[in-house]
Amino acid sequence: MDETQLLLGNQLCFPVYSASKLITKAYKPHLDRLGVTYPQYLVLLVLWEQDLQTIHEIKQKLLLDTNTLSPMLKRMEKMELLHRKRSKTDERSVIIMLTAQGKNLRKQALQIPEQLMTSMACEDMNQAGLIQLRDTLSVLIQQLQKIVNK
Amino acid sequence: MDETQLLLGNQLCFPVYSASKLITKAYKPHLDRLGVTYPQYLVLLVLWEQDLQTIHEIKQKLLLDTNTLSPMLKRMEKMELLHRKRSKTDERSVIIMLTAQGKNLRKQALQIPEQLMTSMACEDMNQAGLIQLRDTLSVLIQQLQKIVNK
DNA sequence: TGCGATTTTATCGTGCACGATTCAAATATA
DNA sequence: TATATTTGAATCGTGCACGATAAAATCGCA
Repeated sequence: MDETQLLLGNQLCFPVYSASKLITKAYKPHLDRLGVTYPQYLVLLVLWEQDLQTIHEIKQKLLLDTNTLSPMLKRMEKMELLHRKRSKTDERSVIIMLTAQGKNLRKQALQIPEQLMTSMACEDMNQAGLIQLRDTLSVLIQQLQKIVNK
Repeated sequence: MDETQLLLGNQLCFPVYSASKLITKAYKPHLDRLGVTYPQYLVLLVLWEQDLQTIHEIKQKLLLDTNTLSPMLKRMEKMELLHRKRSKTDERSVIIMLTAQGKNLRKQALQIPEQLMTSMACEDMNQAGLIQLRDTLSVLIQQLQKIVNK
């Protein structure tokens, strides 16, 4: 048995875990100006792309469960970013719809991705490298989803 | 302004965030056998590598703050995985020391990294690709730490 | 030596994550 | 039609994350 397998520096899980937390932290000053948290920002990205989606659809796209989304969407409703209403055709489903305020935040958010990409790039990692990293992670995610059989 | 910047599929942040959650989920069945959570496993990795470290040292290595580590280490003390004692030379510092049980868990953990690497690899992403991904993320983390000026 | 600044840890409050459970609506099946 | 199964949300409990604050010990420097 290879004893070096357990060294922190040899793990893949730790860089992914740390990078995720650090990216969230890097987003924070930008998202503070919008008054939303990072997971709330992800919900807005999904709704800006297409308004009027069920909780189930949002859940599929963000890989989040309803026990996370339900309370979060209620907080966002209280913040008057969105409305929640039962579907007419299927009373089980709840449809999420942006308010005018929720739609307006999009304008303020437009510059965030570019600012982040710029600040994350450096001499050892240009923007092309970041995009390649994104695509590499997407491949990993596909494989991980098979493992955890969602 | 490029309107496609806000599409979920164009973000780097989302794949990192999802990959992190999915990796944690992929570890769960293995860590359940050890009776620890994923962040607790990270603490054990650090302590297996070198026993008798202060909370400050663990904090530096895992990029976690004391408001996360303090309660977590107390839970792990209650689980009898480790002891906490004040440093003789600096009464501010708390030194963390593994119990026999905490040390013994290492044997059960030895095979976890290899099992995970095997299950994460696939035809579109071999183990060499995973290692390269790890190193790419490490570069990104260096840059992110500068941004969030820890 | 004395005292302000820094370091180290702990605590509090809020917001995710997520396993487990519950419930109602819709669908499948006998 | 009646019953069983599935589906979509919500709720509960536990454990992170983390900003803000506090408290004690140490350090730096006049």
